[in-house]
Amino acid sequence: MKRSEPMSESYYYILLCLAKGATHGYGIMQMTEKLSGGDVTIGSGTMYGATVNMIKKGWIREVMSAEGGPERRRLYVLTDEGRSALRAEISRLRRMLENAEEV
Amino acid sequence: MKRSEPMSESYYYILLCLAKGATHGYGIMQMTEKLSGGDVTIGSGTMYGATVNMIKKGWIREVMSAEGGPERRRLYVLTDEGRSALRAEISRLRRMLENAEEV
DNA sequence: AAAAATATGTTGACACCCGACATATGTCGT
DNA sequence: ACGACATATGTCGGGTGTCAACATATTTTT
Repeated sequence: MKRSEPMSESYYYILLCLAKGATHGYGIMQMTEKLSGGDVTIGSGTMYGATVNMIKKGWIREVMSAEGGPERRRLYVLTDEGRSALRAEISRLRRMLENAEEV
Repeated sequence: MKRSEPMSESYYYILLCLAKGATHGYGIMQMTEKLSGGDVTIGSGTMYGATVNMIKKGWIREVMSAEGGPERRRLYVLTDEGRSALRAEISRLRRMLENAEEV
C-alpha cells in the first residue's frame, strides 16, 4: 500500500463538492466558497486545470446533460477512485490533527 | 484579517516538531517520520529550503549551540509568529474536516 | 436595453515542493 | 585500522499547482 500523496486544498474541495452533489464547475466554485465561509476561493483557471487533471487521474468523469438542462454546463460525477482518493485525504488530515494533539 | 495560506504537509510537520521540542534539521526529519508512523518523510532538500523560507517569514529563528554540543548542528526555535501560523493551519485542517462531515 | 450573474476556457509567470545527488564528520563492530 | 552506517547540512533541476488577467457567450434582473 503506497503512501497517498497530499492533495491541495482546491482539489480537496472540488472532490468534496462533487461528493455532496454539485455537478458543474461554476457550481463547485460557489459551493466551495459557501462551504468554507468565504475562506476558500477557486479561480476559474484552477478549476479548469483541475478537471482536466482529475479526469486523467480517473477521479471524476464527465456525464451528458439531462434533457432540458442548460446545455452549456458540463456535468461531472465522482468515480469510485475519486471517492477513495477523497477518503484517503480525509484520513491524512485526521492523522495530521492527531499528531498535533500531543502538543 | 487576511486568509491564511494553505501550508504543505512538510511545513506543517516541521512546525509541529519544533513545537514539540526538536531543535535541528536532521532531528526534525527523524521526528516527523516517527510521529507519522513512517508515512511522512521530509527530504533534506525540503528541509533546507523550508528553514530558509521560514526564517524569512519569521516563523523560526536560529539559535546558538549550547556549550559542548556538537557544533555542526544548526538549532532552530519557533517564534510567536510561527506558533500562530501553526495554530492557523490546525484551524484550517479542522475546518476542512468539518466540511467533510456532512457527507 | 443595460447591467450583473452564470458558465467555461486560455495563457503566462511564479512559488513551491520534492527527489536525487553531494559532502563531511562521528560511531560502532570486527 | 577499516568499512559500514548514522549523523548532519547543503545544491540543483524539474514538475506541479495556483492565480491573475483576459476572453467569450448566455441568461436573468433591473
